[in-house]
Amino acid sequence: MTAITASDEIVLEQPCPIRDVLDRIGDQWSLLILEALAPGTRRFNALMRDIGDISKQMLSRTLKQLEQDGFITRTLYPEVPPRVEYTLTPLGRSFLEPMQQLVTWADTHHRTIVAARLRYQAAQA
Amino acid sequence: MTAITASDEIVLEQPCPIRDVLDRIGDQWSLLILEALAPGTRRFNALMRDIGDISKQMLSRTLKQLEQDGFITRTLYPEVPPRVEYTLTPLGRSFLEPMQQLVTWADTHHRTIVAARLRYQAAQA
DNA sequence: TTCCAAGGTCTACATTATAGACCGTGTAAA
DNA sequence: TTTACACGGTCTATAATGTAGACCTTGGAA
Repeated sequence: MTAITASDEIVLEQPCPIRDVLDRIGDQWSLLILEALAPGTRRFNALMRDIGDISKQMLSRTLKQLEQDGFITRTLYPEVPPRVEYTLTPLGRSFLEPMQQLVTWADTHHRTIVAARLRYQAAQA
Repeated sequence: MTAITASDEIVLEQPCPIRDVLDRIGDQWSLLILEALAPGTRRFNALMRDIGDISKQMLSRTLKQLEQDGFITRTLYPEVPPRVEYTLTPLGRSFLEPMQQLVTWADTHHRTIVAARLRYQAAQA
């Protein structure tokens, strides 16, 4: 990809719908943020604390993308200091269901995966 | 993260099982590769073609990680030119189910997301 | 007068991905 | 005979991306 893109350009659509969606939510942080918003509305710094090791820039950028794609809404209360709340939209909530399946799978098979890593490591030695 | 790691070191386990699993399959390529393997066994270059825009290095590296975590097996046939086949393990196949939910969701809501992008873009202007 | 909060942005640096050359081996075409 | 190609990679230089942390704003409290 050598495409020259303006920093905030929105790529409207990719040929493959699955790629189009997975490219966005299949990154380092999106799923984690959506999961953090599952219990309800959260503020910026609260999300920072929830997730723990995300940088401000990535949280900001990823939230912007999720807003762009209609997963979440951003509400700014013009107070001082400012308050900004992020909430899942109906689309975002609807995504929770397949995601929950994924999380459940992860939880169920976690031990199997760790065991596989051990086996692999042993086989290399 | 300033941890010094040998290039092929295996991180055996992270504190949070969900993070542990999502950090691996929630990258640019893993889901796409697993999807490409869903119909059945595939060879290296076939996967390259299926996915289209993955680099050799990333395909190689991601396959290695998926093998490590027990999602796929790698079988080398000592012919010339060499033949290497990648196949989903039972664990990998079991992952297909929640992933299929995700893919179905993506397919279903794709148009809604594109519409959201358009709205967002209009709102910025 | 100085400090802090929240929610960011900006910049310098570190990490990671990409493109593409290169490798080895055997078969086939020129 | 030399050359070309296939496959499944690895290696290297460069480009893209992520991180840490300084900085910004504005009003209230110490």
